[in-house]
Amino acid sequence: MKMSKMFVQTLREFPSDAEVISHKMLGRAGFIKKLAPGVYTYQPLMWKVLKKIENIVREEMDRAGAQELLMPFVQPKELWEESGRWEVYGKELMRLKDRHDRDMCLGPTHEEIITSVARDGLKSYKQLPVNLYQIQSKFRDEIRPRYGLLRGREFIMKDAYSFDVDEAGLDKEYENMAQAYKRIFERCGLDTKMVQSDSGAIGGSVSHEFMVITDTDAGENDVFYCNDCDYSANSNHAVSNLPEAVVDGKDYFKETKVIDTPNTHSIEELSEFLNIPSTLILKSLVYIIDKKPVIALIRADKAVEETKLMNAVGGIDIRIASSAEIAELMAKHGFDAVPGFIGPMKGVKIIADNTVKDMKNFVVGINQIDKHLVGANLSDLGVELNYTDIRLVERGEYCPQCGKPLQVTKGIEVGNIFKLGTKYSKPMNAVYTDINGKTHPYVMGCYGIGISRTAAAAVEAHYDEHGIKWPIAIAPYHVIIVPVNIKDELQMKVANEMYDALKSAGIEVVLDDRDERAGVKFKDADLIGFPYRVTVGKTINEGFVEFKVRETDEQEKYTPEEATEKLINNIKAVL
RNA sequence: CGGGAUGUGGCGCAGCUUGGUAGCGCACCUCGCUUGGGACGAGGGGGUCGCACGUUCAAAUCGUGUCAUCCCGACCA
Repeated sequence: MKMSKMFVQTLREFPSDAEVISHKMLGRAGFIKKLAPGVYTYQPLMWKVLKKIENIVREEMDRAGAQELLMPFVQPKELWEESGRWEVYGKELMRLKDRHDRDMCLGPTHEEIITSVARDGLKSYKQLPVNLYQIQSKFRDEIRPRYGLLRGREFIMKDAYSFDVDEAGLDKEYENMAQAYKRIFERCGLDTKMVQSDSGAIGGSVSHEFMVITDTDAGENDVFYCNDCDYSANSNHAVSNLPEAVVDGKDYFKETKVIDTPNTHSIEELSEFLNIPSTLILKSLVYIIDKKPVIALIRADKAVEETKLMNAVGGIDIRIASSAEIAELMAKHGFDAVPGFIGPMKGVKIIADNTVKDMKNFVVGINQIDKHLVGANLSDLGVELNYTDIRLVERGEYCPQCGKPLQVTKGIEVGNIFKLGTKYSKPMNAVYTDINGKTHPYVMGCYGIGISRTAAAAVEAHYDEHGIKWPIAIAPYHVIIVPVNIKDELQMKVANEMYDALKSAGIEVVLDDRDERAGVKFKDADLIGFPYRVTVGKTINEGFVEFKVRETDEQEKYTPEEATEKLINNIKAVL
């Protein structure tokens, strides 16, 4: 490729709307162009990167025994009604109508479609197991797209779905995919951590995410992990052992009684007012889960993990209740409390965290303004409690497996694997016939990789102040040859010879034949992130070219022949 | 959905307070000069100032509305 003809516009400045490194770099270096919020054009350089990631994914998926297909992007409502998700998916599902006024949607994921494809094609146990995958654009109408390709609305995803006769088969395929994923990200030049995670709106029981660990702001997930054993989990799923805490307030409260606690609207104010540790307060939070109020109870020094709470009631949408909603709830049950004085009440769904179980002689709100019950015990609450884990793990807590301190870091989720079980096959009546002629729903798994997000994560992990440092395996080109002065015949002759030699050896090479000053060419080469740069300048008069490694900044002189050979060897070794 | 801000050529911005018919840097075209880390000089092309309505002799500028974009929040009582 000749640089003078390459379709790319590098900018002097970072795009003004970019916040994170990958967005800034990809925008400035001319890889992406925004068309609408969360919707980007992949310019030729970007598309080359994406195709490389796709091909690595393809090779490893095929090697793992999966088969590629391509399903429709626009999907009919009927299938989504079969699974029940047309009602529950929410606004992220981009809905539209065709000219006949039929409801359609843009595919945010393809469980419904693949399940319908499978049930038409997989009738017998003899055909199983099967793993089908596709690489395609997805559309999710995110509340707030941001961070460029890291959280776009339209993005490229590889999604795979496995079909087995039983759980044992699924377990095997799950492990098979986990191994394939490790190879994929390794080949892409990314360090990833496989962490336990919540299975979210996709549903199912067990799931893991593959996280690129990053110290940049772009990591949207908190990952807790243990240095002493193999425990690691997304914060939405992490569990922990707690340090010792005061949970019995007998030294503070001799009797059980209602006392005045004026203006204690927060746990902090209340614990200060009563002069007690917050571990002696039972915190009551009102959430709206799938439009219904739920009261969450937890020891007041700890926070609720909303995903866990949502799962505890089997919901798919959760948010904290507004003041108005709380007022409405109070009125309905004959109370008038405001936040700060809320407590458990009859007639409302209550979920209690495990931390509540051991509390004795504690303080709790009783739905009356400026009053709390002190020296209370669980039997005083007047409601039956079921305990579960809805607590957010925090820094300073201990590993649930080995008891050592947990570490926390930020991570970018680039892949995930789920055990779906029969969540979709059952309601959609997707069954096979076993050896005895009986039918059973398939036992399914699903496995996703964000292709475009992986590319952005690679930038987050590999850059410096001058630009991107693409890992060789996914770099748009391997080498750029920079003749310093294109009017110098010798320089151009050598540059052209190397260019031809590298090209015929299968190396992807760019010749910067623009009539620009050397500085401009160097800046662009760094910004775009070519793994190798060969400069043909004055030193060619002594027979040498300059060879520079983007990743390490190493710089050496070689004859053109040596440089060519070294490039071919280095690059072939990685591919 | 709430709060804040911003819409002026491909990109980054000024002009708006105090209305007079649009400007700067980068990018682009031509010529010259230059060629090892984003040179310089001269000339040139490109914009219904987000959109609509209004005020006015006159609106990028003032008013009303609207659309769009960005940021923060949607957080623990």
